Amino acid sequence: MRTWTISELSGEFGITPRAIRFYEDEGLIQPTRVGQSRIYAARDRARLALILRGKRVGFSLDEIKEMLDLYDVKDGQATQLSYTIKKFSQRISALEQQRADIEHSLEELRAARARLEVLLGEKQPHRKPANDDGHGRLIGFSMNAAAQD
Amino acid sequence: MRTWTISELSGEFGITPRAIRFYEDEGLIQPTRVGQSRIYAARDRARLALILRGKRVGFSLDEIKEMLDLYDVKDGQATQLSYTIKKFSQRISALEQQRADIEHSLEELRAARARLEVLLGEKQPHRKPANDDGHGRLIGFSMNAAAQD
DNA sequence: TTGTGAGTTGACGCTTACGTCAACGGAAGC
DNA sequence: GCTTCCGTTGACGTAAGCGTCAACTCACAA
Repeated sequence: MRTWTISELSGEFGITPRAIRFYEDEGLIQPTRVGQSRIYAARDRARLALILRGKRVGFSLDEIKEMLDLYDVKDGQATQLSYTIKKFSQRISALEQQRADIEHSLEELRAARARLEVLLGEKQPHRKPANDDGHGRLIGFSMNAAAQD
Repeated sequence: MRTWTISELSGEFGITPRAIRFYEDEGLIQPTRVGQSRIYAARDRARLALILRGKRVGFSLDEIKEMLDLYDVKDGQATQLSYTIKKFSQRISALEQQRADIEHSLEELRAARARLEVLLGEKQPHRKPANDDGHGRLIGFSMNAAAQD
């Protein structure tokens, strides 16, 4: 079974060894040791990938640790199980909310970009001026951004 | 045209006045003053909504400020315009990546939850034990999480 | 034997995004 | 005139997530 060194993993994932050690300090991974050097198994590598993705979607290291721990539940009582299920459901809801936020943001950014491209197209070929008095705001803030989200 | 006080906005958006003042210090909003008190117009309120949504999708305040400034582009040169368009495109790509991350995470969380619910269903009615030796890991980390994302 | 390169453990530093006082300023009600 | 709000400006404190040394170990090649 293949293993990895800390610099191999830091190279592969584009992070520093310091960061990887920090995740260990915080209890998110537990590599084995050979002498004093850390050795990472496939499980550790997979956890690292989960950590980084968790970070990309905005979870804190504490939250990620909790989720990783939840994955490790073995012979829990029924109460433990339903707690775990509840926690997962909460994370799912949070992510769904976030996905909605992202879609709203994408819409706005795309609309703004489209308008800018129109402006650029008008300026590029023959210097035909845009319908812009040079003072007004290009894009007003409509209230839809402030609407209940 | 309606205006708001700082406590009205902090109440509406569920943040503290301190946070709102902080955004002002950082140049993200510029409310007018009456005496020494801040008065917020619809534009400021809309900006605040954008700020909060930006935060929810993981942008830093600096990034949000840059985007808000880009929205305010007026009579830029063509070069300025294409720079702005480029910036917007970058944000759009980043958000699309993030949405993909979120969808992966959602899949995994839902799958994990489903398995837990099966376990719970087996324990609940008649104490029929799950196919768990009590020592093994409930959910192994397969390598798909580490695959190129 | 002496580097050289990769790894390790502290320990302190730094940035972001505010929280938390303290001290003060007007307006409003009694 | 006094209190009670609501607001203000510093100023310092804090948590998260590492960055950045310094000082050391160990294996291995020259």
